[in-house]
Formats: sequence, C-alpha cells, structure tokens
Amino acid sequence: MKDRMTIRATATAARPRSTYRHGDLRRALLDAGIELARTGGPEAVVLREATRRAGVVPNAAYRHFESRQALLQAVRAAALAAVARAMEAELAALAPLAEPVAFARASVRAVGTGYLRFAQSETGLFRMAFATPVDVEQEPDQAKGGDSGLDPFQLLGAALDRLVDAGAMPPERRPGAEFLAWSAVHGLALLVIDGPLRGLPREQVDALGQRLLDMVEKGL
Amino acid sequence: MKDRMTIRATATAARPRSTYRHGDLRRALLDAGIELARTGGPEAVVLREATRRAGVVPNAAYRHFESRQALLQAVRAAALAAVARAMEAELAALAPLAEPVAFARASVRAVGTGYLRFAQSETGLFRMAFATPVDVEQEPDQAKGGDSGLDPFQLLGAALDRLVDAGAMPPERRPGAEFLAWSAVHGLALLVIDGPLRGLPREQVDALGQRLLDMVEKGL
DNA sequence: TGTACATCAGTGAACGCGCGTTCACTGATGTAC
DNA sequence: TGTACATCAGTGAACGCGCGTTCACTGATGTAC
Repeated sequence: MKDRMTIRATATAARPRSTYRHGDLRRALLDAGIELARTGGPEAVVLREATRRAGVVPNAAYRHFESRQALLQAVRAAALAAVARAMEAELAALAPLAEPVAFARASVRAVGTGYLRFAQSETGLFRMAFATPVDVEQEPDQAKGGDSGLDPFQLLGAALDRLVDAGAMPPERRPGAEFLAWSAVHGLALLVIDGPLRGLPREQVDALGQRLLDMVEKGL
Repeated sequence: MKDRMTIRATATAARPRSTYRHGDLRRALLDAGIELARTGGPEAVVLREATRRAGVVPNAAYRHFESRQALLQAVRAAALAAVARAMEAELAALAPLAEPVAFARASVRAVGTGYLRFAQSETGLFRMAFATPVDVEQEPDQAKGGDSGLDPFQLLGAALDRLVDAGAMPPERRPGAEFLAWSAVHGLALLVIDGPLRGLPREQVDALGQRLLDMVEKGL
C-alpha cells in the first residue's frame, strides 16, 4: 500500500476556481494525466488524482472521458507524440549532409538516438507510451504523431526507406527491418530503464547506444 | 475494476485440509504465486489470492513471507530460473558440432532462441521475470539460475565467451557485448508480447528471431 | 434589446470492491525431564 | 515410556485505504423568440 500513499503524497493543491465552469476541463485532466505519467508511468495515472489536480470533484471527469481507460488512452497518445517529437528533434539537428548514403545512415541513427534519449530523460512518459496492453487498450484513432504527423514507428520506417533509396540497404531486406531495428533500440531502452543498466550515466548510455546502432547498421 | 474481478474469477477452490498444520505452506504459496504470474504476470500475484488457493486464511501467509513484496521476489526468482532452464534446454538440444566456431555461434543462437520462445509461450512468467522494479524490488540472494546455476544473463555471457574463445569475435569487442545482444533479443520479445507484433504465429516469430540473430551475429 | 428556457458542466453524497496488514487467539507438535 | 510445556503454524475478526463509478442534484451559459 506504500505506492498508493506515494501517489497520494504527490498530489498538488489546485487553487479554487473563480468560475463555476472550469473552462477547459478536458485539457486540464489530460495535462494532469500527462504529468502523472511523467513522474510515475501508466500506473500513476489515476482518475481521481487527475480531478484533484484540476480542482474538480472526481465524477466531473466523466463529462470528458468515458472512463479511466479513455483518459489513459488519451495520455498514451500524447506520450507517443512526445516520443515522435523527440525523434524529429534529433533528425532536425542533423547537419545537412550532401552525401545521400551518409545522410540516410545518419537519419537512422538520429531516430534511434532520439528514442534512447527520450527513454532515459522521460522514463515515465516512455513507459506510458509503450505500456503493456494489460494497462491500456489500443485505440487507433488518436493523434500519436509528432509535428510531421508520423508516429515513432513510422519515423523509423521512413528512415529505413531512405536507406534503401540511397542504395545503402538491399531492398529485399527492407520488409520487416523496422522490427529488427526497433527491437534492438527498444531493448536497450528497457535495459537502461528497468534492467541491469539502470542508473548508468547518460554518456555511457549514449556510447552503448552508438555501439548498438553500429551493430544494427552492420547487421541489417 | 474489471481486472480485479477477473483475477478473482480465476480463483481456484482449494479442498479443505485434514490436518490443522498445512505441511508446506511456504511451498504452496510460492506455487500459487507462480501459477498466478503464469497467467497474469506480476500484477496478478496477489497475496490474498495465493492464500485462497492454498486453502488458508490470508494472514497465514505472514508466517512464511514478510510481506507481499517478499512473495513477489520469490516468485520472480522462480520465473528467472524458468527462463534459464528454457535457455539451457535449447543449448542441450544442440547437435554436438565438432567445429568450435560453428558450435559457439550455435550456442549464442540457442540462448537467444530459448529466450524468445519462452517469452512467447510463457508470457506471464516472462513478464514476471523481467518486471519493472516499480513492481518488484531486487533481492540478490535468491536462486535465479537454471540447472547449471547460471541465470539468463550469465548464460548469454558464457555463450559470448565461447565465441571469443573460438576466435569468432575479437576480444576487444567482448566487453558489454551481452548488453547489445540482450537488447536485441529482449526488444523483440516485447514487440511480440506487447507491441505491434502481438499475436504473430510462432513460426513467423521464430523466423524474425532468426533474422534478428543474424543481425546480432553480423553486427557484433 | 429583453427574457424564457433548454442544455449540460460541475456538485455532493454514496456504493462496493479487494487489497495488504495488524491483533489477540487457538490448537497441534516435538522436546526436556 | 510418560507427561508438562514451550514453540509456533494457522485462525478469526477487523482496520483503513483509495479506487472507479453511479445517482440525483444545481447552477451558469447561450440560443430562440
């Protein structure tokens, strides 16, 4: 029961509203949910706590979300979008290389690096984004993409396509390649979050990440 | 609250004991916990349910486990041992190749294959073994190994050592290599359990697993 | 421009749930004499 | 070989917890006339 109390202890006092209507309660609940996920992952996204933070009575949430599941799904979509934006940011930071093969390779690395950095710096949201479906049922019609509109998986796919277009990867190896690349990067992310590599300093994780991406590049 | 009721619904009626003493309650609780983990992963390991299955009153558990956490840790150790045994079984099934390089390579593959197959066929136990530390705190002094006494991570390490000994891998690349290999395999396991590859038939997962192991082999 | 009224966002109170855990107990077991 | 007694495994009853969710309500808003 300790964890429940921990969740409770992190409750934020919401200053009382001046108006009877909230204004944008849906948004406020979603933001509260995101903040909860940020610090505690999916299991910390508790409907009552979200309403507390929004300064509203618990059942008020039902005007905007059908159930806790629905809130969770919305938070999850937001988390996925955040991952996508982190990857896009890494892509955008790429020096504009003229050489298309080098650029394609760098794109794949950027995508992977963005993913790994996000996992390390925003662990809670990362766990929310890729939560066990036991926790969150999938709902396809929510915006999970970043600024480009692509979700993390699609961003990886696009980078791999570029690799093929540049001639750096034989087209017959393309199908399913995103699963292989994703496996490697996702596995390392979890090793760092959960596993034996927990608490490793950022630069060491980065170094391991680069080695991993070497492996993927050579192996694909 | 649906999930709680689901857990409840899976409760097994325990026939009444004839003796006042149970005989081996610790073992019975552990077995019940393992069975719960098998079907529902770590969050299904509920102390009260374990006592129900053992045919005993809830607080009787405290004679044998200090807390729910302690039970969880014991179940986790058993789950890790089960993973190790699955890997060992795959190793044992290896045709005794004379060629040491080929044998070393086959060992690494066997270890990976055992891991992936276990993840797919015993998803609940697999999740239990590699649960988020949020759920289960680590406790180092429990038997987590298979028949060889090595835990899954150590089995992988041993296979990689053989690769180096056989001359199939440059020794300077050995340090940290288990993290890279483990990342790839673990990531795929989760993709299959949780992610976009959920529900993929076994032979397709096997095929993807072999491609992944190709990638690792080439990339290391 | 003013007013009646439908809409619907947020309230207040309550529910049943199953959980982990504590307490003081009872009754079988095995050991010391 | 027999008995007193300490040990300790399992009982019975209860606790407080926070959760998701339902119900009948109240009161502000904006639209139709």
